[in-house]
Amino acid sequence: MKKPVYKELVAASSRPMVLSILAAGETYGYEILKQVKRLSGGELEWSDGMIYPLLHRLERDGLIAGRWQLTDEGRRRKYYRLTARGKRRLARDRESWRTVYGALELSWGSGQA
Amino acid sequence: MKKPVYKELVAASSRPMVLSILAAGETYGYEILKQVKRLSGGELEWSDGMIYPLLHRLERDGLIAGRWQLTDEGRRRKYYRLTARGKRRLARDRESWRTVYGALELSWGSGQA
DNA sequence: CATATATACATTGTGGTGTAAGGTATGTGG
DNA sequence: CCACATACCTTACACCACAATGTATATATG
Repeated sequence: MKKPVYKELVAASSRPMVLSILAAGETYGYEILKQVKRLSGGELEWSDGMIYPLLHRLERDGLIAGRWQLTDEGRRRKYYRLTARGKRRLARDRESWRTVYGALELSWGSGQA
Repeated sequence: MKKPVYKELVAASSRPMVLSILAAGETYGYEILKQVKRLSGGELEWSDGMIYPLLHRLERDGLIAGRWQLTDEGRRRKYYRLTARGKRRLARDRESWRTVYGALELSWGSGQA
């Protein structure tokens, strides 16, 4: 079993990850957890203790908007969609990530080629 | 003036950045601040309020080792070098970054090509 | 029928970390 | 003189993932 990704990196990636998943279409918390796992080839496994507070913060900040929905089986789900503000934030986050990852790759290269 | 990189991303990148800079050779806190700025093309500007506690933590955890040195001008500096443990941690951090950045790029791609 | 597992949401307590702000001290240039 | 760069450090504050715990329903298993 591989060592899990350290939590500061999870914290840094959580918002852009959720925003870009929602950019592909409406979905809900539990499904996002599984989608993150798929996107990372099983290496990233977010806890449900972080996804729901995160979704609440993103909604509070107006980056996403949620609506409750009942499934045929009688289960309740809260579906979220990306807002216009969320799209702008996602674009900024991508820029930040490119900047930082670019600087890291530069420093890695000089370290041992 | 561009918006600064959000702090969770700074937090996630600080350790691997410092470790890989030290992988290139011994250096000290104030110089690391300027090196980070150079590596990012001026976009990343770390505060000195985060670099010194960070260096202390890394030293406490045995990832780096420091020694005091006096310059010719009479200024004191604390030079740090990477330890064997620090090298291993750096390798792990790089793996984590590749995993997370790879997942982000995947989600960005599916979002809007 | 009882139990376990998956689905689907949520909250609380704890520890770690950047930021803003402030502090100490020396050398250099106007 | 005064401002700035150099070079280190600390404290108060807010934020956030994680572990643990809780609620509830549907499905599969023995």
